[in-house]
Amino acid sequence: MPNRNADDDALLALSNQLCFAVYSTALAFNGVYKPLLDGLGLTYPQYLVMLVLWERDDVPVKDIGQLLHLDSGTLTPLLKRLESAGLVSRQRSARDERQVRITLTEAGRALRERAKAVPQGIFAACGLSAPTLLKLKDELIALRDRLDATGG
Amino acid sequence: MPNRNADDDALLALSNQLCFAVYSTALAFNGVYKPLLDGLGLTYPQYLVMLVLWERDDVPVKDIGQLLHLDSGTLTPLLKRLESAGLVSRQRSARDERQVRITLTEAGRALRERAKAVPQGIFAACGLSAPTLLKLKDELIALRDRLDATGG
DNA sequence: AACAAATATTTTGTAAGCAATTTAATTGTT
DNA sequence: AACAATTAAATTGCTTACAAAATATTTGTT
Repeated sequence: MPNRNADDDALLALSNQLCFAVYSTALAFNGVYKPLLDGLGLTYPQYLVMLVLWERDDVPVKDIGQLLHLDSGTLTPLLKRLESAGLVSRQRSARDERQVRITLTEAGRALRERAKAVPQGIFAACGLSAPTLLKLKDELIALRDRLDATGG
Repeated sequence: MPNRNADDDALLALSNQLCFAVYSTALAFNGVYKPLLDGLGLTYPQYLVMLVLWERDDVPVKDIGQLLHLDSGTLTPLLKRLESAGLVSRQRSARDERQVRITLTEAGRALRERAKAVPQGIFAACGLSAPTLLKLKDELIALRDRLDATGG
């Protein structure tokens, strides 16, 4: 039996609390994005995929997965929904038929203009100065990468 | 048309990036918790409910929802799963029959001992000092509460 | 060329998460 | 007491998220 005292327990409880803070902040962010994205007909993960495509078009599913930390089991149905919405097209690569490459349709490209209003609403809702925001982001990314190195 | 320059856009993109940082860190945390919780037969949200009950038993669904920022549409099926697992019991309050109160079973109380190993694994995976961890947690909670004030 | 190993995506099954609706019980008002 | 308004849970429908298995293609080895 490891000898653990009250201080140890309090310390350990802290990591539980940090995780819950991240978890509930993610839910809260979703609550702010939702009304902004509803008008575009997008969910938040779909918006993330569109952000990727607006930066670099004609991307294999695998690359989207690496950028967003999502696997194909999540992306395949999501991309099919974007396809039925007329925003992207999915086609097997001729070079390597294992790959499916995602390209924007005209409607997908056009949506970018309407999506430009989204970050303004988010920035306002955060109520943080740019430096604070930047620092928090960097700390989270560093933490995430450590967690990924352990867990996935 | 608002006149927006490149600096504005970069600033606004930052809030998008902060949200993605939170989102992907939540996924990464889940990846670390999963192998630790698998042995207990719990998912992360189920673990959160058990943490609540280990602190204070005999809690209405509504209170659990407020503490965890989850609604009844999420909690009702989750609690039913905990009930079928034999960890909790659900019963209508006699005083107010609209309420369902959740109490731990003997097995639910017993699970607490085995769950004590979980936070150690999380703390190690975070790789952060206690003060850093505490500060990050507090900043996230503050951000979350601002977001909730806007969105939900 | 034959065939094993690796790779990319899809499919299946389970569990969140939330909006909107429904049901039932309680509270408030007249 | 009658009845509207509120409240607590449950239900329905849709969209993530991921593990595990299946399918198809490519690469590596002999």
